[in-house]
Amino acid sequence: MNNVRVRFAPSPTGGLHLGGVRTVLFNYLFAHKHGGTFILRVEDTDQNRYVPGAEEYIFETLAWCGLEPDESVIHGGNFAPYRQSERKAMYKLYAEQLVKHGHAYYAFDTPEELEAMRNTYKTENATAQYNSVLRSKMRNSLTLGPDEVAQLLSEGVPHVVRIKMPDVPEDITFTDMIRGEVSFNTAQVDDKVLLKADGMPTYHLAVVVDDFLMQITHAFRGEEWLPSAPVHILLWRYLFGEDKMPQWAHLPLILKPDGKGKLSKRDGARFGFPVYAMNWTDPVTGELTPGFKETGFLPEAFVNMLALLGWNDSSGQEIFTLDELIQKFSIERVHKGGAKFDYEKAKWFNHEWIKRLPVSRYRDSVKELFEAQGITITDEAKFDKVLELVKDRCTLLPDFVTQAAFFFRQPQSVDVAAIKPKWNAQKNLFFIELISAYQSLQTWEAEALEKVFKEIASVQVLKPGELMLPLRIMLVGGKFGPGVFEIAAMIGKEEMLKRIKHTLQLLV
RNA sequence: GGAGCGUUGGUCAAGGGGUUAAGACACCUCCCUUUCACGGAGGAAUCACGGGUUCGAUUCCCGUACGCUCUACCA
Repeated sequence: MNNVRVRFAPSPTGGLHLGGVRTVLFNYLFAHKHGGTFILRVEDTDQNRYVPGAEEYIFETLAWCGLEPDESVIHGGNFAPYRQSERKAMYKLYAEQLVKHGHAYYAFDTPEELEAMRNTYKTENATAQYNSVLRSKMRNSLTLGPDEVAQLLSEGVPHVVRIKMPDVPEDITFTDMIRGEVSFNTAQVDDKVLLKADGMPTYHLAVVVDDFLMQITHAFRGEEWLPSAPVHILLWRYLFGEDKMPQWAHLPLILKPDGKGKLSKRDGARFGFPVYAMNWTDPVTGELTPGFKETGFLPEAFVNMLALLGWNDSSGQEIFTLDELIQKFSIERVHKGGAKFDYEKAKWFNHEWIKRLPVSRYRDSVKELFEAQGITITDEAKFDKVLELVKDRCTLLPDFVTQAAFFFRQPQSVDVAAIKPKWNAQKNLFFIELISAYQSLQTWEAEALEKVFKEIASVQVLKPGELMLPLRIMLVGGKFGPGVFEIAAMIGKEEMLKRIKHTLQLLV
């Protein structure tokens, strides 16, 4: 495939959610696999839904994911502008061309008139459509004589441009890269608005015009767009020729875990997991919607997880680097059916990536987390060693704090209850002996510490096993963490003895 | 209501005329480990239903059911 050009076209109305990032990913993978170009086009044609900051957020998200576009408002390119609001004038030209050729018409109906029409013509359950029969009852350039239309236009009466569905219904068929042949009958689709009263295009006109002008070769979008495909195909036919149309792929939806529809922003709060890629704060309400990044996901894991949501390479492999994905991805292997989002599986991906990436890859992020808890890291080398020691136990980045804070400060709380029931004078004596034995040790390493520990236990005829848990609780504060003597070696003599003494007091 | 799309274990899914119907997540049991993890071994499916086609259908065809999406001067 030559000169592959794909695009992701979000509207800047808020945070970017899972499904959006997955669409970005598939675009990115496809473009890179074929040596093509990945374009980011901002679909800001709805002035009422414009949200300040949303555009910046999208770019920050792509940067965090490592899915940088080749062309965009900030990356430049030969097809600027990449913001549709700045292309406003072009769309009008195409809309007028359609009217001139009889494929579209002016409609002067006011919102009130439209509502009245819908109310009178809607049936029991069916909503009324602005179609070949109803348009004859409305105020438009098809029903109104040419003079009257000219007059209204010159008076600047608000109007829209609507596409005119063919007079004789026909089947519109196209081949979707994922679903194969799909067809619709034009009798079923209504005369969509192409150009709004404010002169801005609707999505329908804008995608087609921009995909043509930007020479898009393959267009990926969510399955929710499938029903409007016939409108777009007709537009391609009328404007540029169907042969120039990009190949379409309608991606399966990402569904709610309980199977009731597509995953939405609100589901995050309902199920207790992030839905957006990064934290998003609504500039008006101040409402914060949590993101995967801040929840403690690694971009590698996030991207990997997204790729497997609806795609697989058939080998059973689940862990992929971005480069491997580029190499193995194929749009034909994307599923048709939607997938319920499984947060447990998402966490598993993160756990896997934490385990296999060198700690240097996420050390800085973890360090910030420590410092947010008031733990200052001064010894970088020790910090890396500690992270290495506990990484198997961490699923999300914040887990490092709970798993490793005790290496850098005394446990916040000591789970005395775990040892108290079996505590006795003999054990107490053991630890007092242990303190003095450790006190006089010249070297301080795990093996020696364990040896001394066991010697004293044997002299006192105590089972080491009954003493290990108490020691762990003393050092760690709870029943978790790496080998207890490794911990001891790491925290040092002074700190260790301090913690033993401290717990001994609590046990009195 | 209409149109479109979809339907393999709880979830993600491989497979696609003849298989013991892969694998992963989660869950349970066991092993390892004198903690918790990691690691290892086990454990679950009449492939939505009904008709065809066929020697044979989870796989092909047609229906049905169910689910989802769309049905805005939003994308």
